[in-house]
Amino acid sequence: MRFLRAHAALTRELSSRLEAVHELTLRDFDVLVQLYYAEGRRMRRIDLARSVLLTASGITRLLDGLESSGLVGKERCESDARVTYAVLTKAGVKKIEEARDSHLADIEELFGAQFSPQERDQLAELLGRLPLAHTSEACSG
Amino acid sequence: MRFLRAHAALTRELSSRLEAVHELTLRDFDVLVQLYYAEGRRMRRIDLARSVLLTASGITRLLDGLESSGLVGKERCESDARVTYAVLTKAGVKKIEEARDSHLADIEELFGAQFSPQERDQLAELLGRLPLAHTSEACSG
DNA sequence: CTATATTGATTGCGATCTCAAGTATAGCTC
DNA sequence: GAGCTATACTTGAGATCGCAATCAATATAG
Repeated sequence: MRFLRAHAALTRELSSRLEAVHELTLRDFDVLVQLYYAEGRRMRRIDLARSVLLTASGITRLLDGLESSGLVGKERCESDARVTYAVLTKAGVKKIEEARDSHLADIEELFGAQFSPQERDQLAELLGRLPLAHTSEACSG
Repeated sequence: MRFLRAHAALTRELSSRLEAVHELTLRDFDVLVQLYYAEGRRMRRIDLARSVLLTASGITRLLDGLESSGLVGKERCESDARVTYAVLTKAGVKKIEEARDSHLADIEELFGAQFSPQERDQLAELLGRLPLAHTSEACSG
């Protein structure tokens, strides 16, 4: 129960702040961060989907938005014509570097401030035990 | 990060199991449980909405579904003509008593099994510290 | 080398949920 | 008791997301 409630309240607040200031959804941000820390700032769309726990169709639509905002671009794969890469554009890099600080501050305020450093570690460890279903653990959280 | 991922994976799996066996969403179940433990198995719709962190319109639509399935009924309030109560029907009580065991077993398997009793308490305590925004704490988790 | 299965990606459809607007009732102030 | 504000609820419009179907390209089997 607490888990569900905490998630609902937290994500709603975080997402609405992020949207108000940077016009990004929490998920948009999540996707941009994945790309930001990826090798060459690009990922196969399917891997991106798995790393943020979206379906393939979900990532297509989310990236549609980020592409039309110019934050992400497409790129063909030489060795496998099925795959397309999502690549962070210059504007995308800029965007995330702008948004990062305020978002981290929001997280700190709403989440981190409730816990001591030790408690954070413990919480992270406990949550990390939960099964992430069928997904590859591409998460660099 | 872990919090978001854990939530996404967990709720997806729990909800899909619940739907497969009992034709209930995780949220449906949540609402039914709130009613089940409420005084007279009825609640004002607005209080119900707040207790499960939905908006007023969200609860209207969710209850539409539960009403047409015959699990929940409407009832007028004598003292205030604005309010409507959501009341668990006989079928609703039966439904939740049927679904409860398998759902708790699912939770146990996917969530509880990862933790010792002490760790559960600690996790509950830590999560309980998170601010639930503007909501009244009607949660009897 | 051909048939079949698998994988990456997109699209139509339906479900869920929020926001904004609208209606009706209640309470408060003068 | 007239007017103003707040509350409970509903509805229309729009966003997001999953599922199933589909297509194209690749991998595997015989």
